[in-house]
Amino acid sequence: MRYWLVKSEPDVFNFADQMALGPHGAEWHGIRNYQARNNMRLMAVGDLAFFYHSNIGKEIVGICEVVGTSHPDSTTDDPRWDCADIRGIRPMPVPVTLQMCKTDPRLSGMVLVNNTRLSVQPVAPDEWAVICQMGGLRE
DNA sequence: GCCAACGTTGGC
DNA sequence: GCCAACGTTGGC
Repeated sequence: MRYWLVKSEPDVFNFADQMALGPHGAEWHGIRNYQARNNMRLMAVGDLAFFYHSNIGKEIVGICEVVGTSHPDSTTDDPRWDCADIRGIRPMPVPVTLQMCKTDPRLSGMVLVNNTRLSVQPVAPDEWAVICQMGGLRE
């Protein structure tokens, strides 16, 4: 069981859009970066992921669950690109901002803080717990 | 809108 | 295989 963080620009696809897809979710398509793709290939059903709004908001706004493992990206014929399937689970009671993550010394090693450009990234279990707490969730 | 930090492409 | 040029992401 792993933890992840996925980024989306909320004016293109936000967490409400993700929740609106329902319990079966949808593929997390459009990823054209090897590192991000490799992370998606590691996703297992039942893994959890934070949903992060990049550019606008710059905050973790919800929690998702992996419901399907890696398969070819339906939005391209290029065989290099795969994606996993994801559904929305619940919004964060309190969005956790990038600023909060940068400020908290317990999160100083987070990929979100140190590698701004990676759009699908792993989250360490202790980081997951800290952010859930900050976001008003008991986890 | 700018630009830093990366990633990718393609010539050699 | 190196590296310059270019493209993209995403914070500010």
